[in-house]
Amino acid sequence: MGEIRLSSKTIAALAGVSQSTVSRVLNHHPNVRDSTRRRVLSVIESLNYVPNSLARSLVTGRTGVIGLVTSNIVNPFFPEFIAEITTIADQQNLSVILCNTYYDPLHQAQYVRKLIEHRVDGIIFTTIMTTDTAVADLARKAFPLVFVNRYHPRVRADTVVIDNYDGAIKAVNHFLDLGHRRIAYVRGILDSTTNRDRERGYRDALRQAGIPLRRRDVLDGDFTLEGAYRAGTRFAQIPDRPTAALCADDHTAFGFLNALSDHRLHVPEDVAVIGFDDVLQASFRAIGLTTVRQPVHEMARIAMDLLLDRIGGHAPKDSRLVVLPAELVIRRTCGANPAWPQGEVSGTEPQTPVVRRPVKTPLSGRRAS
Amino acid sequence: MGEIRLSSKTIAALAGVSQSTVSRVLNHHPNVRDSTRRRVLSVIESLNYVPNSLARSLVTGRTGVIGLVTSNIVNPFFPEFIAEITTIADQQNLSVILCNTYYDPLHQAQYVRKLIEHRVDGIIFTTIMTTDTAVADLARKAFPLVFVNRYHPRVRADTVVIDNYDGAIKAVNHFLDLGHRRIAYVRGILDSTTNRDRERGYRDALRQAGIPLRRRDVLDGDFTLEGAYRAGTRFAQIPDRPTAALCADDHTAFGFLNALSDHRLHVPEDVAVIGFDDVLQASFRAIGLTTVRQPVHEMARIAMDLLLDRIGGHAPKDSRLVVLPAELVIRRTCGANPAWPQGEVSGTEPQTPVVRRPVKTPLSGRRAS
DNA sequence: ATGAAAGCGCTAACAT
DNA sequence: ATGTTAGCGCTTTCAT
Repeated sequence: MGEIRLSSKTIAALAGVSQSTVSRVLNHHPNVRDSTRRRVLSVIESLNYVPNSLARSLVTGRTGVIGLVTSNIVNPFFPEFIAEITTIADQQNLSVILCNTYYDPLHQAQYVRKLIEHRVDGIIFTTIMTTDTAVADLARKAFPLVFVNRYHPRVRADTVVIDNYDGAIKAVNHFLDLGHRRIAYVRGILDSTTNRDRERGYRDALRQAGIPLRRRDVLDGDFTLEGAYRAGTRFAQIPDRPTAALCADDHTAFGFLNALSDHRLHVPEDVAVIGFDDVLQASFRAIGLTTVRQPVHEMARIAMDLLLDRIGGHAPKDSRLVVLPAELVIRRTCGANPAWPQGEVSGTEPQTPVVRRPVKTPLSGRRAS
Repeated sequence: MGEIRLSSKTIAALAGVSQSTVSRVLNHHPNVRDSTRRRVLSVIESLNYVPNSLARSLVTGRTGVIGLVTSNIVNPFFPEFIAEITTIADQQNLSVILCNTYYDPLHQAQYVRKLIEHRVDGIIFTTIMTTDTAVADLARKAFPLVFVNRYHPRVRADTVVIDNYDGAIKAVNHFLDLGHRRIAYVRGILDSTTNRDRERGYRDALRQAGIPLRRRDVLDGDFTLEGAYRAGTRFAQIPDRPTAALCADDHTAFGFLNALSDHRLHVPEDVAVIGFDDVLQASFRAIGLTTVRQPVHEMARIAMDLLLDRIGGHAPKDSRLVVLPAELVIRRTCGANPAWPQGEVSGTEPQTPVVRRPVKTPLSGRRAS
């Protein structure tokens, strides 16, 4: 569509009007006679002319593009989040440039730079490596940005997260209620508040229960299937191994479960497992992962609200922090849900529907644009 | 980074040179004295100046942005594909605008229009709704685009797919070898060559085996978990139901498996299941889905090669078609792999590694830019 | 209601 | 090696 080098000038010439009139028609200005508007539009149609948003942005200072920075799109949490973001962006007539950093600070810095080159209107970070200072620079300059899922310990900017600390406490308490006394934790990337808050909750919950923390029970992971698999292998080799394991996220839990399976450990009989996120796959009947839910759709919605507010200049000067409650979704891998059959691939009873009540936030109902 | 309204003009003034010299420094032109280069660079550094790619693109005619059109990013096939595309794009200094159509022709048309407004250098389509004519328009104008995973039946453009027809035949033959005589097919979106070719292979394989095709054994689906779940429910209610089911893709298989589980049908004892794609989750021990593999990474790589060739003008005038062989990966759900335990959640033996031999293509080794 | 002209921030001849 | 100039394709005053 749009022959090469086709500009509003050409349209203007063919319609017998000035370039500014074409611009007015394109931007739905009121002061255009109806007959001229129709004439211009017909020329546009017949030539399949599509205006050049680069030129427009150059003068308006807005591109209609936002950046979305993720760490590992293969982790199913991110696609679910991205799906919601792109849907909202679409409704707001925004385009989304996707940046996948693979947790690499260098990549992240390069991506951020590229986004700025493209003069995006704002950026959503679902991940931040704090060793890269580019993000801090942006925040200092009041560039519109929001943190989701993670935040930056030293950078103040609009943020939406769940109460990860409390989520971990709930998970560990659930294990304790079921009688577990040795509980492992499988870590994610250490330079992430997501992991930090969850790990802290895990430690505090154990402490509160008067259970001594054993070093070997905290296993290194990196939010990848492979890292989690290695953790599972190490776990299986602990002589008097724990009877339960809290994983830094669902993706980690999946890799961990694979390893347990390969080492002839049965779930939940030999080991109970809980994850974080509640991605789609957690509710697959063959998996039935007990997990601390992150309300992705809601988080995405709030994140976009925050960002659009910033972009529109409607936001307060101070940064806003939205913390959603953490909810434990009980399924098969903790052994506490009778609706999920134990030790079988196929279920014998339909899954109990998980109630997902909407959570009210200080932002609900607000909308930029 | 980069104070608001900061341009190369300002840099020039502060460095005591002309704007063109700044431009030369930025573009690594050879004809710049080393002392001036350093002077300019130091001003750039100290002000944290980032050039405006909109202005640059306006004159160069290149944006360094490509469009990536997917149908449903929640289907794990797409993230795996996107991950590879963004990685390569990154290496080539390209940015990626992501468009998720949800199989909606209207959305697709709007997205394409937006991509053109942004003057992207090229577009990769992993999905196409043929009822939308925007894509056909682009192809007619020799706009750089490539089809992956699906192609367009009436539009000629560079394409990379696996031999879906053959893949389906292999899958059905595998069922036949295992003694199955009633084999169902769970469809995807009908307006997709992916589904069409697979369904045709299914029908032809049955015909060749002299097995009559029963209408009720072909179940409607739509490449979503929900659609597949409904298909599974209908399947479970067929009085003398088939003993095997070929699903249009892995995502469909997962939804189908969930339904089977809820209807107390065991896999593979009661029903054998095969999918298409070989996404990460297919190899989860708790799932062990037998499937026809799509070499996503290779497909992404070739697709980018094709697109970069087009963008660079190095491509032949005729469109190129790359068809990769379809490979059946045998796991648990077909009941033919002794390494996968039957009827248990946890495996008792490590999975047999799946050999993934590289496939030679007419394009291997080529590279644009 | 419409046109003329300036300018957004850059690159690319063309000079010197 | 560097500066001058003319656009790229729009929007936006300012006239009329």
